[in-house]
Amino acid sequence: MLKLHNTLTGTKDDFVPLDPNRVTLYVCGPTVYNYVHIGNARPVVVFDVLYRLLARLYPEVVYARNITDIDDKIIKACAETGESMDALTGRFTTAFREDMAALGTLEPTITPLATDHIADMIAMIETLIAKGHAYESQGHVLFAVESMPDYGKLSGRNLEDMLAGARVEVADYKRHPGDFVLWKPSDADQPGWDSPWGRGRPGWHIECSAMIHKHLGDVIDIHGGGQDLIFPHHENEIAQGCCAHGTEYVRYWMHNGYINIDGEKMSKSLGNFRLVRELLKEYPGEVLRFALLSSHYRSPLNFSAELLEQAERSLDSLYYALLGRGETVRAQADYALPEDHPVLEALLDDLNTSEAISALHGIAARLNKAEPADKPALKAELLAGAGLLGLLDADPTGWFQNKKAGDDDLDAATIDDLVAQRTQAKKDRNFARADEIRDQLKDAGIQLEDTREGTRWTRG
RNA sequence: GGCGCGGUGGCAGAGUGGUUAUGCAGCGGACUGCAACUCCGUAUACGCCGGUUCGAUUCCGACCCGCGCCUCCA
Repeated sequence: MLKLHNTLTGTKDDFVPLDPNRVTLYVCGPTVYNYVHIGNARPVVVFDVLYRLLARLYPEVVYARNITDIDDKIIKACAETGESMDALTGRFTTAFREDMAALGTLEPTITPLATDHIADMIAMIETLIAKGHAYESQGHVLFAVESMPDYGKLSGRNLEDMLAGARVEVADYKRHPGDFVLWKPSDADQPGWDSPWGRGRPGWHIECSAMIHKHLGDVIDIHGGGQDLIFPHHENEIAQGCCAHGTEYVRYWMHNGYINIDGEKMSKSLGNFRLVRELLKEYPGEVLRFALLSSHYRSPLNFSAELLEQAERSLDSLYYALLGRGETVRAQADYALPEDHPVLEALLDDLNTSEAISALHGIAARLNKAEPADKPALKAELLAGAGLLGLLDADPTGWFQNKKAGDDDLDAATIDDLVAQRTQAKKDRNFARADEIRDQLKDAGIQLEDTREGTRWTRG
């Protein structure tokens, strides 16, 4: 039984899909006005693990992750670079896909673009107006929060509490200060679409509700995103989705914790972010992925060089187990992870990735000391368990030889040649020469290991 | 002011009303020409104060500290 922490109930609940033959998952994707930082990558990786898990448990999983390609931050970025909106959003959408692929994430089933769904948003806004939940005012269309009795149920706040906060934008076109924009007018130099309320553009929240309705249905099973989306974004999505279609909209809400730098939240607005693109120049994507999965998804994760070094060493030890001690072991081909496997059970418990990784180390330890006859099954078990987490997909030899390769490093042929010279020196019992070569390679960042089937080398 | 989260060994980080988390780093040993890898063994822990209990790191209460949200945000 899969258990998921549901923000709506505040508890870890049994996951029971609406339709066990077709599970629906929606995750808020990026606003494409910049390269994404590692904090943006966390939900993508976390929900990638959930997607892999659901795919194992149910016959069909429909996973949608949007691209927000119309937004005031995008308009601002275009003004700064002089690019057209299409060019800018296209460029960063491609970069996002590349970065996420480097982190070993699977493509969602559907990747809807906001600008492809303007008509759906307009239709939804019209429904909200018709049902008395929204109103037009000075070219804007606003959602009337007072029209929804349980507004605030996701974030656990009520309208009075919110007004006590200092940052509510009080605008004269709002009936209630908590009302939020569904549609706003565009100036002549701003991108806009014709609508019943004049030329304008959608508010932030409506795209997700409209795209969920179009692609996944009136009610979906799981909606995920970062904690900072709980309010206002997801609260307002609930308001739109529930009021427009008279349904519960989303059955399980999941939110990942933040990534911190020196104990402070990483965010674009604080400026303390690390771009995935930059990190990928220093670390293999799998190291970043492993680091993101090393703690529970709802806990804050302090991001540091130490974290990444530890992630890399942990991965090394798992890959060492796959590599073996020089012998060639082929993973058992027909292996299937049993239902009560520790890796699976850890993930079923609200995606306990730390415990799942711990279980992987347990398999690796058994593999390391297994009799040759038992190794194919254990190797298959390790690969299958890691596969649920999207890990250990690389060729083990390639992992060690390529992970830190830079342009000015020794190439493989040179290394192989030096290794051959050292092997000959060892054969001649000229250990001084052998050690000299080993030291020379060590200075170049290459470690040697003598196995019973010859010397192998690793980089980094 | 309102709402919420957290404090675990040198570091990272799970979990549990009683008995090993796990990884990295450390220490001792085996293996090795010497190493590396691996294996065997080993030390270091649950913020503070009360309460419940035979027993609390775990449950309850207070306190201290840190963090987040309160209409830009993953």
